[in-house]
Amino acid sequence: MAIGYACISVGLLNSSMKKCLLKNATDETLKDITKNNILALERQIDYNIHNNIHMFRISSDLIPFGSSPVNKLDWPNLFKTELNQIAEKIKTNNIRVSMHPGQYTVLNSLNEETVKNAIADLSYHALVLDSLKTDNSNKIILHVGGVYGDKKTAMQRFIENYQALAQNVKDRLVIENDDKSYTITDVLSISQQTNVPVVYDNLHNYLNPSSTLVSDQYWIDTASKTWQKKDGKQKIHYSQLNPNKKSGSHSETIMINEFKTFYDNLANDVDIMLEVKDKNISALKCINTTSNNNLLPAIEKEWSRYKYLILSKSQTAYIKIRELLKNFDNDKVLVFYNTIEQELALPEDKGNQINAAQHVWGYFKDLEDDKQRLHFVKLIDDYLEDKVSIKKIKNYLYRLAINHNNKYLLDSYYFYL
DNA sequence: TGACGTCAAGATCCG
DNA sequence: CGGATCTTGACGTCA
Repeated sequence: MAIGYACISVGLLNSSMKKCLLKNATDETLKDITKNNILALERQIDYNIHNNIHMFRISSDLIPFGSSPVNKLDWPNLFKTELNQIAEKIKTNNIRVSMHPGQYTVLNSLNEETVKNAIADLSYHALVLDSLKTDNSNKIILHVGGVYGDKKTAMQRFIENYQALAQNVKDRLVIENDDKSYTITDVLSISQQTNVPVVYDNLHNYLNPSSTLVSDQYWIDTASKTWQKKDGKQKIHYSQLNPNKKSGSHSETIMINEFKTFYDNLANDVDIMLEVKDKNISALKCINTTSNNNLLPAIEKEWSRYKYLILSKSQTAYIKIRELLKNFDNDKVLVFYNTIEQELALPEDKGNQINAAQHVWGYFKDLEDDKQRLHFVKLIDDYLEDKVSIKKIKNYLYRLAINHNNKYLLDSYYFYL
């Protein structure tokens, strides 16, 4: 059972994917961006290895215009060395990767050109996974597409176009129920006719339920039968609804108690891809909460990342968690994360924010000159007078952490949440 | 024709 | 001029 996250590693320096506009897409620019992105991917893989995260979705933005004729670069060969190095890390550390083309890749479109683009896009995604020398259990997850007023025919068109795909794409393709059109029943029916494995998405099923109203576990068990040995372990998508938004957007973070209940009800051995705004931060929360290892080292590492954030909310909570860690055992992991979730939900309090900012500033006050010391004092004054936001102070401290290459602070969620 | 979703690039505004 | 904030882009479907 692995738990993973998608595309972005929050708080990891130099790990974001660069893009360019179509009008700037010269060979030179595309090459620069590709190099940047492959190195960024390597940093993400390294991060996952160091943090015991064994499942990861690679961003479709890895190769700019990767499926467009605009990009004529032979990138698999140009960056062979770099790709091989990443491939080796993925393999030796047993990381399961995947990719997920967006909602604009529509294999069953009525528009011939759109279908052609979708096929090219799927080939691009397969080429990335092939270039990383991953086996066929490393999947490409796709939605079925549009309905066009006639779902039956649209599903049939999906099946026909799927049959015509290149073998290396077919070997990796997996289909997922979506939040608007294709329910889990629809997707399972396509799977019956094609043997394509099915990823069950709990939130999509909540928003776009199948007419048969049964539990998540029922659908997970049913979907499990679509996964063959060559496909690897069954995968599911798990997310929670953002309570502050009208639409079906994903939550900022995974609320751990709700996840734990879901997890404890699972009867199948599945790999879980989380879809959530805070990405790796929630992945670590879920991994630690469901692990049987001795958790103390992992939780101490987590505490080092959360501590200034908690201090910026409440000194009492900060002391309480420190006490909890003094006599820590695995049974206390939920209390640890519950306390953190509770504290992070508190409204901004200036006194606590300044206290935390002073603590972080403490790393630099003897390293900086009078000019910087005055600047910090002025920032605090301005913050007290509502002239600047706490974000401005955090950004200033973040720049100092970068300038002094303070690795401990750079890992801190204080700057990112 | 605009909403939908995503996130960085690009554009603009501010002190 | 650096920094913060707003808009655009690239994609296809649907109301």
